[in-house]
Amino acid sequence: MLQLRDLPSQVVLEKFSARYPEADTSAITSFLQLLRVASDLSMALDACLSQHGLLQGRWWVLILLMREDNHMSLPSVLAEKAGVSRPTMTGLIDGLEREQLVERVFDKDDRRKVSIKLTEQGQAKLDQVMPDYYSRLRLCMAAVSEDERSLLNGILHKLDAGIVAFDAPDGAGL
Amino acid sequence: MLQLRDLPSQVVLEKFSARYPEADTSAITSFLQLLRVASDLSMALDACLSQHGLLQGRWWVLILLMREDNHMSLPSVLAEKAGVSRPTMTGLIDGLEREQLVERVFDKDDRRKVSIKLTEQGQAKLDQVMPDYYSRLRLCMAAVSEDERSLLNGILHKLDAGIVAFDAPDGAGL
DNA sequence: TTGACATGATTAGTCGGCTAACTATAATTT
DNA sequence: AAATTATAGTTAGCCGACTAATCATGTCAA
Repeated sequence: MLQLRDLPSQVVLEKFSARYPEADTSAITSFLQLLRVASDLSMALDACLSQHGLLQGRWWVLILLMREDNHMSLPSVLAEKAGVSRPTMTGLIDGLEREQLVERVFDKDDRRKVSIKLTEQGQAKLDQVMPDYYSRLRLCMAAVSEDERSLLNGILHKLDAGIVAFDAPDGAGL
Repeated sequence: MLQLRDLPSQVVLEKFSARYPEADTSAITSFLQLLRVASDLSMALDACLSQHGLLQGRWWVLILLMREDNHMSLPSVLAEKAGVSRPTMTGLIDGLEREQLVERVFDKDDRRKVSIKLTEQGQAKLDQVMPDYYSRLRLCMAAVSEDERSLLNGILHKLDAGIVAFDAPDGAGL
């Protein structure tokens, strides 16, 4: 994602908004800072996971499986929930199966389907990773109060709703 | 980046925090929502830029050049400011030069150096893209008040400061 | 029942990012 | 002055994501 190190200074913002009157400087600042902090958080998460030999994609698969009562799901469902394409999910499952963290269980009734099952070792891996991840996240967020978290969620929700406007400005038929 | 579609439900959060007492459910919720909204925004930005035949990386290079008074900079400086590796910057410049949006200017004094210069066509491209981008962003952020933007910036700043804790929990010598 | 379509997973091939290694040039040290 | 080290940019090769196409299987309708 975006990992622009060099956010625009006040001088730069003025220079650009002089040339482009559409510019909303406080919107630009918040937008860029949001993307940058999110990118930094994502990289910190990567660093944490890599200490356990995991990447985000594979980690999410393990978590999604653990969420299920029977610790099983289908590749297509996992792809949907993880927000990756189905071929990508095939690759993630290949890697996890190689490390014996999940296993493929072939469906007797519909031979097109393959259930993915979290193994004992997969659960053990999560039991290593999750406490570490949760501890770090707790520390990282410690300075943000509960009120601020609620406020943040509300703002993020508004932004989320605003994305449709980003995709299609003024509702133009683009 | 993270584009998890399926954020944890209340039930899932309780299930996980029962097994992992380190979990701070409100921290988890805010963290995941932040990453997801940022990812969605980044994809919306990609969609906007692609309508102008650009990708984020190349677009940033054009912007960074426009920020300079003489519309010039060095590949290594651009890489630093854009937050990509130098080989990646070489590739970005290759592409932009192919489309004649920038040009390489070889340094007479230090023959190792190559200045990258925004061309007229590069400026023209920005003059197409930036008003569109700024208009969309303005709409997207319209529902977020100035006060909320300030608040958001403050929270993001705290989060940014907290990332060091994510990298090295309790200051352990990891 | 069989031909057309739908569905689930995978393979093939592309793309943009990265690290490590390389070339050329400059600066520094002895 | 020569040898060493540092710096700037690039090349080579890898990795994880994607799309498009493929294979196998199941479903539905004529």
